[in-house]
Order: sequence, then C-alpha cells, then structure tokens
Amino acid sequence: MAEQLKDLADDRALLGRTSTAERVSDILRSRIAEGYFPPGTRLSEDSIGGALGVSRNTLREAFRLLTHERLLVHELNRGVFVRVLTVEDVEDIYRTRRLVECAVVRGLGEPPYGLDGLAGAVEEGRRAAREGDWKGVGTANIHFHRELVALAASERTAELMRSVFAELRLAFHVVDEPQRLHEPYIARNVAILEALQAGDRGKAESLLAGYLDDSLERVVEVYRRRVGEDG
Amino acid sequence: MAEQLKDLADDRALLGRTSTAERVSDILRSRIAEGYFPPGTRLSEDSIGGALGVSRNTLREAFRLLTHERLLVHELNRGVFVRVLTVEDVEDIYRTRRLVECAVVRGLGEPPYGLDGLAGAVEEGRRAAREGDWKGVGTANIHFHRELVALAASERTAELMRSVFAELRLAFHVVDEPQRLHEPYIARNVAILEALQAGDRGKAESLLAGYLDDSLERVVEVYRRRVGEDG
DNA sequence: CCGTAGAGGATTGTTCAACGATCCCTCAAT
DNA sequence: ATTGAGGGATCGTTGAACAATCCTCTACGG
Repeated sequence: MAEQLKDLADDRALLGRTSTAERVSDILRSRIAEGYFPPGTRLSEDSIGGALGVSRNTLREAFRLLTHERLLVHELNRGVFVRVLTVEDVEDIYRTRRLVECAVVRGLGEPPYGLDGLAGAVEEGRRAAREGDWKGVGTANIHFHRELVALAASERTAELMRSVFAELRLAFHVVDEPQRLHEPYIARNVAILEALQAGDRGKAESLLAGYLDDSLERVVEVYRRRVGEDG
Repeated sequence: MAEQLKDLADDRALLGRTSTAERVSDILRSRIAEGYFPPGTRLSEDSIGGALGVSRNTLREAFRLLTHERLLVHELNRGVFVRVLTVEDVEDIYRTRRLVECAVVRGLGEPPYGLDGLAGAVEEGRRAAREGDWKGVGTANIHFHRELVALAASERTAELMRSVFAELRLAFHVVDEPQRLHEPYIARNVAILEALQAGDRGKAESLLAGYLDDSLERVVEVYRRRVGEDG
C-alpha cells in the first residue's frame, strides 16, 4: 500500500496544477519557443485576450509569469514584447552554460552514468538531420544539454538551465540560419556522449568546453550581424 | 495573526515609492527573512491586502514575485504559504551551491581578482561576531558567498544564487541556533579569501568544497531533528 | 518643404465588485 | 471508524470603469 501511495503522490503533479493563467502562459511559451511570436513582437492584451478568450486580468497574469522567465519584457504603458536578446545576453547565457555544464560533468561520480537521456537526444538530433529539419536539430541539441544538466540530479540547477535554454532559443530565432548553426554540433554531442560512456570525465569536460566556446563564437558572430541589420 | 496584521499596517507608510507590487514584496520578503512569518504560515489575500491597503490584484502580483523566488509556495484554491523546506531541499541547495560556487572559483582567470566585496563581507561577519549578533553573522556569511559568485561576472548565475541563498535563509530560520551554525565559518571564509588573495585557486576551491560539505552536514543534522519535532 | 505643437484615438495601469469553483470543517448517518 | 452532505471561507476569473500614457495624424509656422 505504501508503494502505491508513493506512486500516486507522483501523479499528483499532473492533476491540479492548471490555473487558467498558467495554461495561457504554457500556450504563449510554446508559441514563442517555436518562433510563432518572433523576438520583438508586441503582444497586445486585447487581441490575444480576445483570441484566447480570457480576461485581461488573467492574460496579464500569464504575461507576468513569462516576464519572470525572461521570455517577455514589460515596458511601462507600452505593453509586453517578446524579448530581444542583446549580444551581452547571449554571452552571459554561454558564460552560465559553460560554468554549469562543465561543473556538472566534473562533478559526476564514478561511472557508469545514466546516459539514456543523452543517447535519446543524440538519436533525436540524427533523425531530424536526416529529414533536413534543422530547427528540430536545434531542439534536439537543447535536449541533449538539458539531459546533461540532469545528470547533476539537482532540481534547482535543472530549473535554472531550463530557463537559460529557453532564452537561448530566442537567440536562435533571431539568427535563423539553423543548418549552419546546429549541424556541426551533432558529431560533437556524439563525441561527448562517447567520452561519458567510456567513463572519461576529463575528456568529456574539455570537449564540452570546446563545444561551448565554438558555439558562442558562431552564434555571436551571426547574431551581431543580424542585430546590426535592424539598427 | 491579529498581532501580525496590526504590525503590517504600520508598514503601510513605506508604500510611497516604486511599483506597488514590488514594495509589497519587499515588505513581505523582509518579514519572512526575519522570521515574522514563519515557514508554513498561510498568507491570506484578504487580511494582508487589507492590512497593507492594496488591492488583491496587486497583492497577488507581489505573491507571484516571492513565489518565483521560492520563498512562497502557491497551492491552487488554497492560497500561498511561506515555504517549508524539506531536508531534500536543503541538500539540493547545497548541491547547487557546491556545483556553482566551486565552478566560479575554478573558472577565475589569472589573479589579481576584485576581492573588495569578499573582504567587506568578512569584515561584516567579524563585526557582527564581536557584537554577538549571530543572525548578522549568518547574513554576512551569505553576503560573502554572494560576492564570491559575483566574481563570475554573470548576471544569470548571480540571480540563480541570489534565490538559492534566500531559500537557505529559510532553513537557517527553522534551525534557529545561529551561533552554533555560523560561528565556525568566519575563520573558514577568511581562509578562502586569503587563498584567493594569494592567487591559489586550487586551494580556495578545496577549502570551499570542504566548507560546503561541513555546512551541509551540520545544517541537515540540526534541521532533521528540528523537523522531526513538528511531526 | 520641414519641423513642431497639439488634438484625438488607442492601449495600458489600476482598482473594484461580483459570481462561480474549490477547499476545509463540522456533523450526522451507516 | 468511515462516508457523505452542508455551510462558510477563500481563491480564481471575469467584466467594467476610469485614469494615465503613448502613438498617430493633422495643422500651423518658419
């Protein structure tokens, strides 16, 4: 009986957590993630509230949730906009990623590790690449690194990085050259995974660090050009 | 509860400045930090909104800010409560601290570093200790580690840890043996600072790791006993 | 032709009242 | 001891109202 109650307690998370504001924010979050609302878009209270059939108060509550996640920015008396990351933001994102992700790898105990999630993300990326779905490759890439962070088995660390990866997607949407951006890193993720499978943390960490440095450089390079266009 | 509401009404005078919701959250945050609202307390929208003289909408926004900082937990249709950390939470907090703080030290470039903030926090702790203000020692201790994280010069990393440290304060308040908890670590912070001043990152990192391990053990030990009392 | 001031419309900021939904407590019945 | 019904309290959401602010378009003067 105790077993069953424990399992039931896990399901509880799937049950009650559905206020209207949260559901609205879920919808908007995924719309933003998929690029339906590109960075810079203004989200009008009237139109979105009307389209979704919720009141302004509820919608504003959803906006606030997403603002806390740094996906929206709020400008007084002007409304909320999908965040436009600056180059400094992108650099800070990668600074955080390098700090945390490398620390996760370094902090791993003795092998073997639970690498199913990582292997799954690698496979996901390969499949998307075969189908020419470069956006899907980018998503799989993010999944790979999210799984990597999950190896630390720290809820707080995972949550921080979830938000950081969501921000990173904003940068990817601005860049909008998904193949050039994501293709080179499929092989590198495989190499990291193989190093971990071999139990070689040191190699995995240095591969990861190199990956992040290269990725930052590439993203910033394209990003700076792209942002320059608008100004 | 009646006492508390009366006192809250006195804070109403401070409500002259920035966004109302932020000011409300400032008030509540410090009230929680000082233990005025102990963990587990339910914060009623009606009574607190009435005592502070703000509308429910504004108060709910303040609640949301604090919920995002993990100081409050929100239960659907039940309201918000001051968070009660579990032992697992405390362990996760220290897991995150160890991951991030050690990574920050490891990731430092070549010396010298900007250690003024750290030195200031050490001095703050010494002064509080001289005055027997053990709660102040705990605060200074947190400041020390916040300054340590600031060395990474990453806005996102700093923000994560700010929230983690705020949570930690909740644990400290439950434990409520500030001298036993904080006194031993004044000297250890000094040692870490000196290692950094000498440019010895490796030593600083191992001192820091040892500090965090000991601190976790001590907090968890007392915390588990303390939580056991309530059950 | 250009720049500026101002009027008007549109949008957001804030509060309030109301109603339904949910939870908790109590009490009676099995 | 467990179940179920009822009542009271609180939360969730909506809709409306009004003030404050921003944006656009127009008209005026240089």
